[in-house]
Amino acid sequence: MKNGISLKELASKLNLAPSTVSRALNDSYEISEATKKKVISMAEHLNYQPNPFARSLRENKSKTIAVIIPERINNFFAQVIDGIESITSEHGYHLLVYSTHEDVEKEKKIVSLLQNGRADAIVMSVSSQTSDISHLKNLYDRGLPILFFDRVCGEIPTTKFITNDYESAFEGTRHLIQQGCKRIAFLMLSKELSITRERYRGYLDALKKEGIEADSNLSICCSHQDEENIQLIKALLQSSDRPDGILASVEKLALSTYHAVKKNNLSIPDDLKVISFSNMSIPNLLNPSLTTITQPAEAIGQECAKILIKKLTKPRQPDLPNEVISLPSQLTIRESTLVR
Amino acid sequence: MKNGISLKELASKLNLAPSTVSRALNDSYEISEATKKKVISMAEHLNYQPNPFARSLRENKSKTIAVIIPERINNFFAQVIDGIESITSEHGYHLLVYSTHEDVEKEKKIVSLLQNGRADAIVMSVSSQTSDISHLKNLYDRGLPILFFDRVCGEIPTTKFITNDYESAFEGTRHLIQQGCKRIAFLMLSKELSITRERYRGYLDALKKEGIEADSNLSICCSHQDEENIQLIKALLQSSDRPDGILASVEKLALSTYHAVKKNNLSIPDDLKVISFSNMSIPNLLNPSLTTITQPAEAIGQECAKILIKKLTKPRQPDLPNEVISLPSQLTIRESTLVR
DNA sequence: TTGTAGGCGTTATCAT
DNA sequence: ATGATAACGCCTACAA
Repeated sequence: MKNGISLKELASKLNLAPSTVSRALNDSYEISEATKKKVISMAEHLNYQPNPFARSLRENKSKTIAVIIPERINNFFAQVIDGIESITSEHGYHLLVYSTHEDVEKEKKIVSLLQNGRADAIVMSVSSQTSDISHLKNLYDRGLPILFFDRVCGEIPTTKFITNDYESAFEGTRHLIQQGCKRIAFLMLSKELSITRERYRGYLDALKKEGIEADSNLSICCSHQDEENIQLIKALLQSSDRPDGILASVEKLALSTYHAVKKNNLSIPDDLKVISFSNMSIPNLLNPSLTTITQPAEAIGQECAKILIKKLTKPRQPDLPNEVISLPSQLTIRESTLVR
Repeated sequence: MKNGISLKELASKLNLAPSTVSRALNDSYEISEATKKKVISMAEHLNYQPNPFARSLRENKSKTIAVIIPERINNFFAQVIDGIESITSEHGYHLLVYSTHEDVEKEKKIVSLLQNGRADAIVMSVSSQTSDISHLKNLYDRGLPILFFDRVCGEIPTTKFITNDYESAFEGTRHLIQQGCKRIAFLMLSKELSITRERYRGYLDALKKEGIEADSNLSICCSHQDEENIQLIKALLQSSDRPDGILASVEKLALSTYHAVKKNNLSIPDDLKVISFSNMSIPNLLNPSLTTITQPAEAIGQECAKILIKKLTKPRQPDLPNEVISLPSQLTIRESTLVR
């Protein structure tokens, strides 16, 4: 395929030096209004498009941001990316999007592909398998701006955007207790994840505060195989001292719970109340409708992007500060936790 | 941020000429095994990473594919991208992902950003607003390989991947009729879309074949504002000659139907049977579970990617052939269309 | 088999 | 205000 016209060609059409044309197009101050106009109109006429790679090579920046997420088929991550894009596209940045599929090895490969300057920065949420973080440290040490959201990596001193995981889990658990639950199970994806730890803390503290003893048999570590999880939860619900409430730290585990309950001939909320962190679009079309803790996903994406754009576009910005910024989630009570 | 070491630096560490090092790393035949090994081991030791922009500039290809979709918060598109990525990543390609948010103007902007070679090819599904296609024609005329999936653009002579829209809609409609529906409504996003036209044809032909007269009042063109659609469908369901069956050509319209039904105190499937094209992960957790026509989304993505990779990696490939390739959808009957 | 040199398309520096 | 030149990092004729 033939790319468009080059700066040099454009210059020769105008009988000008390439540098002059460049200045005109880049709105330099050392250029006459007259030639600037001439150049711009000719550039438009010939539909001149600067070659991004020549520019990247010259300026050592790519105008590209890499986004790494654990999975695409997940509204939360899709919303975050929408949020990021809404800001970055305004500033002429492009988004390379990678999914790790919850696989650390894939994550490492992706990260290593980004060591060569292809992206000016990285926004990511780590995979549930990620415990060794040397690959991320590596990137950080090279000076590439990294920014975490949701599933953050505490060991890397950079900016992280999360929701109020602890408080939300605390409130969610308290809500279950207020609805009469005595034995509340906590479903998690992986013990390594930052969100697991914080949400679990909130869960434990709520139990404690309400004088309920935590039962370690009710802390369930699931896999990312839905079928396995359904079996696991089904077994849990068949045990003699089965839980009467469930806090799912991620959406898919709530859905697996619904499936497991169906197979067990139990009833939500009569036999089991369920609350979940979830950004699904139709919690109210489930049967019963699902009580959710919804993260401000799009806002998280936007905030990530804003801070990044500032860092990337303003001259001599300091490194991204090592801080955790929390945007509050929203608890919406629906039928799955109601007494009837 | 400091990028890694350059080829030139690597060469000087080895007391070799840059060209020699380049040859060693690119596995040229005109190089001795000995130096090749030396170079490679040193390159690994120093973690040499070629600068992608220098390479792109030199070779006039970016190793990047742009994917343009109408929305991210949609399992179908997420699955397609997963499918694309599964193939392209194996070949060292990166994915720039753009969402038009169903907005032609955004689509035009995105497309114009891709005129400068930033991507080696485009895989896209057009926005529901797209009727003027000059921006796409433009791209095509520049010789940039474009490939459409799902919502294709017939006017552009290139390869398109779709599902068997006509047949699926035909079967879906017939299924509704077999379940006793006499007045079946067809919900669409936009009359312009290729998928709308094909699915509508299938719907009409099924009616005809079963001897049911089509009623133009039952062809409902919705917007992409969920709330509006719910109102629209609610009104439809309140009319005296309301439909007793609905074929939703896209998932979100089935969901709006569920919402509308809830507000109307009607019952699915007793008062209204619903079938929908949908790739949602939990059709069986809806109340009632939703009868779906599910597209082979991931396979579509993979096929797109395969044909593209072939085109991009093999020397002097012909243009992408002007053909429509159809992968069959799957009809899964659930409660929303059952007689009880 | 290895080295030298030129150019991909920009932009910044220096000279005019 | 404009032009000439060099450089970003890589690859590939061409020369040795």
